Amino acid sequence: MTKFKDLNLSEETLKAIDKMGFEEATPIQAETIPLGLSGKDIIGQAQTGTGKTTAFGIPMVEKIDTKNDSIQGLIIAPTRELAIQVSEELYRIGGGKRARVLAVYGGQDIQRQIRALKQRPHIIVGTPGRILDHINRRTLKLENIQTLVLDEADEMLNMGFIQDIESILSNVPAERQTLLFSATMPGPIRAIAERFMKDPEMIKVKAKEMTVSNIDQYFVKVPQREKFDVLARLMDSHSPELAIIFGRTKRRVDELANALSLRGYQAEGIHGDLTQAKRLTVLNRFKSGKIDVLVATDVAARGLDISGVTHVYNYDIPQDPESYVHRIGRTGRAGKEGMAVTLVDPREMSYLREVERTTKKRMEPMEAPSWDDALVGLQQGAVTELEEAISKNEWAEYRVFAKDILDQYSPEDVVAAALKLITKEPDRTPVHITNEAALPQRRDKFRSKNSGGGGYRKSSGGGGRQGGGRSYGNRDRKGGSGGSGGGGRRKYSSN
DNA sequence: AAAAAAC
Repeated sequence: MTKFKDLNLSEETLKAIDKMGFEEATPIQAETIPLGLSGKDIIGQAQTGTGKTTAFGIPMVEKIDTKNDSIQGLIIAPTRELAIQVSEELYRIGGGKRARVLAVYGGQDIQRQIRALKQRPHIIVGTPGRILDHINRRTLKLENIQTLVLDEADEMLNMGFIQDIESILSNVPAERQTLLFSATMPGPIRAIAERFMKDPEMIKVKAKEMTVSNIDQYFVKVPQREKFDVLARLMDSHSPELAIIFGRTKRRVDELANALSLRGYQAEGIHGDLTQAKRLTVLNRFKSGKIDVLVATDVAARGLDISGVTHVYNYDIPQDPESYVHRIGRTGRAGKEGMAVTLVDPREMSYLREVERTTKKRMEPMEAPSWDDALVGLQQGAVTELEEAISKNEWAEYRVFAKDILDQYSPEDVVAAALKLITKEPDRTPVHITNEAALPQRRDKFRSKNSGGGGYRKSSGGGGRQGGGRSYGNRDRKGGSGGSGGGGRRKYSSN
């Protein structure tokens, strides 16, 4: 086991690391830090949670000359939240040396950022679009960059980002050290990466540590229209402490979050159409436990380090196998156990096998829980709640009542009644999630104009559900969760 | 085909 003490770091940085509570280096840190200090280019394959940010953050901070007022380190990240998270960690590492760190990302007042840039930061952490914006405004000068980091590079070098990255790189001196980190390392990405780097050293965290050994992976075969009920029953029977549900589109995430709230879950959605302020509030509410279900697009799939996520549910199987790896990596972090359940429509089974081939790990089939299973889960939740209340020991003043009751009834009956009282029974409010994920191979002729979901099924879908009618009767119009079918396509059909 | 990222 390597200790930070043995890595030839400066007093100031060691102190900062100690303050962060770190003593032993993780495998990726033990390998990356000495190489990074030596000035080599590095390609590192590791997910966040392996201590990747600290691995590149320490050598970067060590190389900063704080007497020099120019920007010497640049870190590029694929999402705004990730840029913020990374900048916070760099700030902590650089605290001892008083290195100035600034996050630069879209959705934030640019004048404010320009003022902050005038404070002469040493390290910039940012997203591609806004970094380019600043370069074009000449408010960000990169000619003194010595260390460049591409974080979550598989995403960064994806189509769409690649041009932005190239433009940014053309503004960074060729004489520099480049570090590239990525959770997955498909061949084409590797080839592109090497174009930007000089004789890079490969560092790979062992497969066992990198992937997902402490995450139990399951799939549930379920037709589209039953997905929502199955999801609710899964959550009822698992009673997750913190869960993330991934949906395929922004619309779908909105609908899911609304529908879950309607059924009494503490759930909120996050995706790229929300304002940056809203995105951060939702994330913070989830981190602080004010909500325990986060519904998200892939904006939250990568890199975000939220501790204590016990369950990841893929409402839709993700489009790219890589996305799957990232999504389920939000749980089972820091050595804890995690569970990932993917809902898969029978028509998508072959795609599921493809994902398995990529991850080289099988997902175990899981039966959809029945409503009775869900009830059992909720009953167990009630037992836990009661036990917690008992151990809190704040019920002394109720003992008088307890004596009276026990004079008349048996203890078993009393406890059973109390449990029944606090058990939240499964909510079967009918819900219809529209905007069904279109299967790739079906996107032809008739689908292109009048894309699926929407109009036709609304009435039959809501009312005709099994079990829907019991307590809420004919609520199908309102139960349809958030005025579906409107959205962007308001055109009158021409045929 | 979707999402992310600049106004």
